[in-house]
Amino acid sequence: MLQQTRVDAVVPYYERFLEEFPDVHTLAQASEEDVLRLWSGLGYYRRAKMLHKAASIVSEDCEGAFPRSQTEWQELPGIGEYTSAAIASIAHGEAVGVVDGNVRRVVARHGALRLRANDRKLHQHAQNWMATRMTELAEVQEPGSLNQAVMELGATICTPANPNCDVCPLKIGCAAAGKNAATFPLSAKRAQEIALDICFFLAEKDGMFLLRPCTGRWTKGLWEPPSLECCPDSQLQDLWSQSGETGMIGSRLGAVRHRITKYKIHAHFFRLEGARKDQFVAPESVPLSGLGKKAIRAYLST
DNA sequence: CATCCGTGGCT
DNA sequence: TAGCCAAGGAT
Repeated sequence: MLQQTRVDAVVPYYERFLEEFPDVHTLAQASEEDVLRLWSGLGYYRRAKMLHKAASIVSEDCEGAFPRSQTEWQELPGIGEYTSAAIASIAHGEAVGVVDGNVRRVVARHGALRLRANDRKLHQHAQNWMATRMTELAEVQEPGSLNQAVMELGATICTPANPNCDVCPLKIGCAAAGKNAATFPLSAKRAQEIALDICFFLAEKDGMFLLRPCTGRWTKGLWEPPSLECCPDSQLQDLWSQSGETGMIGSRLGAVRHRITKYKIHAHFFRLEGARKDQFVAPESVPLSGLGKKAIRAYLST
């Protein structure tokens, strides 16, 4: 859950998740839909699918026995270089360094490395740096604590925008401390942005909404209200009817901005009247996409 | 190795 | 507001 996601955002999901799936066997036996429903709103839904798959592997193929080394952990789906190192060092005391965004930033500043945040060379530098620290501190018997200390330093003191060099335990020896620390690392190059307007249509009856499974490669398994790429409002009804849909497009319910990687989505919400009722489902009974959740919220708040 | 995946908080 | 980015991984 913590992959690319802040602790504050994770905690409530984590608690609900463990309440529902208290052990690996329970998670393995759950349906993917149930797992996704508890993940709905957290984002990066592939993580949930891969965690579910990993639970099946541990539960069924390994009879509930978890891996014991970074190498073994990394064989599980969704467990990559960072997560396997974090688990192996923190849970098993393996002397392997973790490299995440925090560590890369700390290392870039410490060496005043003029590299981009997503440059593989910076990642390599950070790995070497952590390996050296791990060797120097060999008498410290908790490799996980070293790893967590550097990540925590990046999260609380060596922060992206306003680093607090005055209180930093690494200011001695840091090439950027108190000078230009905030300019490291150089900002990542970003893909060309693409603006997209999407209209969502909300039909509701007795708390049930018209919701359908998403068909996109990345959103499969999630549900949303039906939508169209936007056109002028005056043509919406024609386009809707021509696509074989039933119902009349009604009043506008508002709009939200949503960013997914390079896509800047402007989502518009409309009421839909008189749609066929056979596809109406209770929104809490299916895993909603992020935009689907916002759409329902927009409807309920008007 | 570039690109894909979500969401929320901060500036 | 718009931009930036976060305890990444798979393809």
